[in-house]
Amino acid sequence: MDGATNAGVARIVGPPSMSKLASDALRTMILSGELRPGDRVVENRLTVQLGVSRPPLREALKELEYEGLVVQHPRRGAVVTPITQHDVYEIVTMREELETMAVRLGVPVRSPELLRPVADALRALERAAEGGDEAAVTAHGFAFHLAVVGLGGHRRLADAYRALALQMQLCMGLNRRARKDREDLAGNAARHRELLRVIEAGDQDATLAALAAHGHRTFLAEIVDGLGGATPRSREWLRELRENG
Amino acid sequence: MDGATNAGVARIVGPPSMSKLASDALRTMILSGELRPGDRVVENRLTVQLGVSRPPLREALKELEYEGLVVQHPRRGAVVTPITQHDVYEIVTMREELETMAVRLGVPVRSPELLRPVADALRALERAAEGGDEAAVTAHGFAFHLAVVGLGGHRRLADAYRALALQMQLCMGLNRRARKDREDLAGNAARHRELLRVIEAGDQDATLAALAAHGHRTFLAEIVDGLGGATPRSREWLRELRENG
DNA sequence: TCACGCTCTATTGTAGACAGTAGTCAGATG
DNA sequence: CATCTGACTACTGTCTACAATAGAGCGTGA
Repeated sequence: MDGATNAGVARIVGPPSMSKLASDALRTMILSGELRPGDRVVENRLTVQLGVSRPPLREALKELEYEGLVVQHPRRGAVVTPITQHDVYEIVTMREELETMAVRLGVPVRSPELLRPVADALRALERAAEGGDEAAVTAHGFAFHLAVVGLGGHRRLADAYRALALQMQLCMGLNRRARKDREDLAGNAARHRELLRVIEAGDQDATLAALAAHGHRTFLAEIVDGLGGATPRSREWLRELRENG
Repeated sequence: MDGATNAGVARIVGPPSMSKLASDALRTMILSGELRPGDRVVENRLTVQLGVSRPPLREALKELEYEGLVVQHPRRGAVVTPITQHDVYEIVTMREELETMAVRLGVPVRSPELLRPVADALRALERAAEGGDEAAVTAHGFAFHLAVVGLGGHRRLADAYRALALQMQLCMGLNRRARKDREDLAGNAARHRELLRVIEAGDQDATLAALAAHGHRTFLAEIVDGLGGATPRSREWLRELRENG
């Protein structure tokens, strides 16, 4: 989804590019929970912490802003995106919409080798599940879904999906402690394997159904309770979610 | 869709922020056709042209990159996004998808005053149509659709839609000369008025139908013919489009 | 005691300069 | 004559330094 497709030139050894290093480091800090939503992100502090100068750091911040992980207030600095209930509503609904669109576009998959990224992600996920590495399972789970979306052959769609997936991970970091789906690691892997199976079978409807069932609805309820920023819309959505799920 | 919603603080008089000035100027240059797809965007040249220094210009470029108007190759500079046939396919399909989602969310409109931005855009469009200002009609047309999408009350959706609308305008700049829908200015305004009417009536299905009929299918055919970069997917899409339209 | 204004500090926005890399063209060699 | 190698040029990536702004804290006056 990134530089590998640049003008058809496969860059094996890319220039490390301080900006990219900084943005990757920052992203990791945020998704790992080292920086929590609402925390201020002060430029000078991070420059000494990451060992880069301010210009590349500012570029990194701008990149994360477009990924939705930080927000920048004009003259008051940057903050890790504070997540409201309405934000969760937006992230989840749009993510579902895009994933659905991708499946409609891509699921009777055109050539079998396109499935390799999906299969690779699944293997990594299963390995992580066996090893009991919860964080890795989450990460590979997102990679799996991203790969599925990639089947649509729609770059803009995949990019938008990726940003939403990142924000979703940000949300999940909120209740890492409170989360108790640890027992579900094996089940998680199994659900993903089933998903790959129906995709391989070329059954679009079954894929959509599996995605709908496999959504993060269970964990959503836990997250949302601890959040403010509800809107009529988000409340309505949450109510429907609880009734139907 | 922008700073006006920042933390609930309405910034009346914003700091001009060289970056924003630069990005606005650049956007205008690109959408007006002064810079055409494929043109290199050299930083030093623009700094003297716009009168800003390189850091803010680089921020502006990054902003435009996330809007999809320029692409940056790692150590080789930026170019105005070259539009391929597949790009048009992506832009149009995703735009339709997002607009549909927004209408599903927003169209039995919750409170009448939400329609004001839509009505304002329509008035501006009609004025421009009467004046025969073709460019203004196009711009206000996009503003109208953006306002319609805003009815969904879904910020992330609206942001994504805005980026796609910009890219759409970039495409339209491609065949400004060849375009001969000038006679359609009044009809254009009429279609938008009809759209507002069904929205006001709260008829979701009629709104969706009006949007589907009102799409830019006619002009798309003209654009696409001059483009390379076709893919199996884009070819298929185009064929269906021509059969059904 | 409270409200208002001022100063001061922390932090961001911007500028200019330097270094390193990619692309290009000329020259030499087979 | 073709091809490879070398230096050159232009551009980007990065850094340090300066200017300007917003927020906090304190002092003064009513």
